[in-house]
Amino acid sequence: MPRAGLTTDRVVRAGADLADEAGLDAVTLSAVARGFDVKVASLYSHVAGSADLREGIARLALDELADRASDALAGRSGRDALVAFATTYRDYAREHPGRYAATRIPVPADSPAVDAGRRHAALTRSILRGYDLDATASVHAVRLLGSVFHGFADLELSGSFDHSAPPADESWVAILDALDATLRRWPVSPS
Amino acid sequence: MPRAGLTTDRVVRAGADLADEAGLDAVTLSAVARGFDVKVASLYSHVAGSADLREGIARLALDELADRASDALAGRSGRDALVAFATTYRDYAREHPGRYAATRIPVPADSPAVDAGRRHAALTRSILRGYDLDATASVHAVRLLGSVFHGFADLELSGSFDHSAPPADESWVAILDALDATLRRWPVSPS
DNA sequence: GGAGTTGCCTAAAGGTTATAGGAAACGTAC
DNA sequence: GTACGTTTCCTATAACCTTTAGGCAACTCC
Repeated sequence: MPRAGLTTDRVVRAGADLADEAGLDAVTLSAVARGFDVKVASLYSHVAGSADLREGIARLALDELADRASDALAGRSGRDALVAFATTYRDYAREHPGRYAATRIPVPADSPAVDAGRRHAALTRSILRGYDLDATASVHAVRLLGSVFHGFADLELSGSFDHSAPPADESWVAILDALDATLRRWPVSPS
Repeated sequence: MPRAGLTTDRVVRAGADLADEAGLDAVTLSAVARGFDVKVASLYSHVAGSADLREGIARLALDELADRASDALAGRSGRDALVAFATTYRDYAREHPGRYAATRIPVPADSPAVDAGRRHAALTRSILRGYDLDATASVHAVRLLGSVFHGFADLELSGSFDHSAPPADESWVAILDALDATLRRWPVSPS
């Protein structure tokens, strides 16, 4: 009997594709094995189990997303960088909902996915170079940006914006304008 | 043999408690049945299955959260209302991580959980009465607030803020200040 | 207290995860 | 090209979770 040619990478990618098509919950070792026309036990040579597969998908997605964000940021600064970065996130989430969902599963502290997470933080920080923030304000701003990008993507994916006009695109532009203004005016003086 | 006294409500609440203690993934009918010292099949008289149980937890959490938010908003307006509402969300997420996670599971369009979702949107809109926004800007602002509250809670729960100073509390205050300023100045004029 | 309803049970079938151990395919060396 | 060692994939097995079907006992109501 010929070999199927499985590798860890191919198994993880198949899991990621399945997550995008059928949702992260549908990613089971059984389903992935069926996709390769292979028995379930065969996968255990390449991934340590169900949790390991998900962690692999999370890492793959974080890496892909960081690569895209890095490209988007090249040569841009200020508002341009903000919009390019944010839109990369949003587009990735819409294009790859399963992969994006995987980025939010908690991973053990020693996982390679943690490094990918740090890469994202560094990229977000680099946006702020176009604005005039001190170190403390930068951390707050990174957390604000992360919250907005992630929150918007998550709510949009779950359909929360589908039931009222105007379309999400318009809100997206308005929100990015507001964030740009906030960063330019930071720190904010209370009324 | 005496009866265990199960009801749909008690089963859903047990599931919600289990979600808070052990994570939403740990919420299985088997685990809930064990908690009641009852056979699994017995639960099917009270919930239609695993998905139905989760939907019930989602609805319970959305209702509880809307109740708290409604209390928090009573008698407040402007920045006070914004802070009270936002902090209610954040605190609920930290107090009940499993219930909070359940609020994000997609529910069918005919589910009672959809009504609870509408209640949340209405509450968020009521915050904006203290600011001077037109109808379109209000929708954008509701989406911005929802994104920030949800995104922050989600990132905080997943531990994203644990690995760098300053503590999340400080960022939370700074972010609410920024949101208040944004709402007061909306619409934002681009540079 | 008897009839009807409800609640919880046993039984059974199907799917997923995981481990152990074996056999065939592949790469390499001679 | 054949023999060796390694890797890949297999069969077999066991445990857990979900779901349905059908039955008996406990409650309720008259």
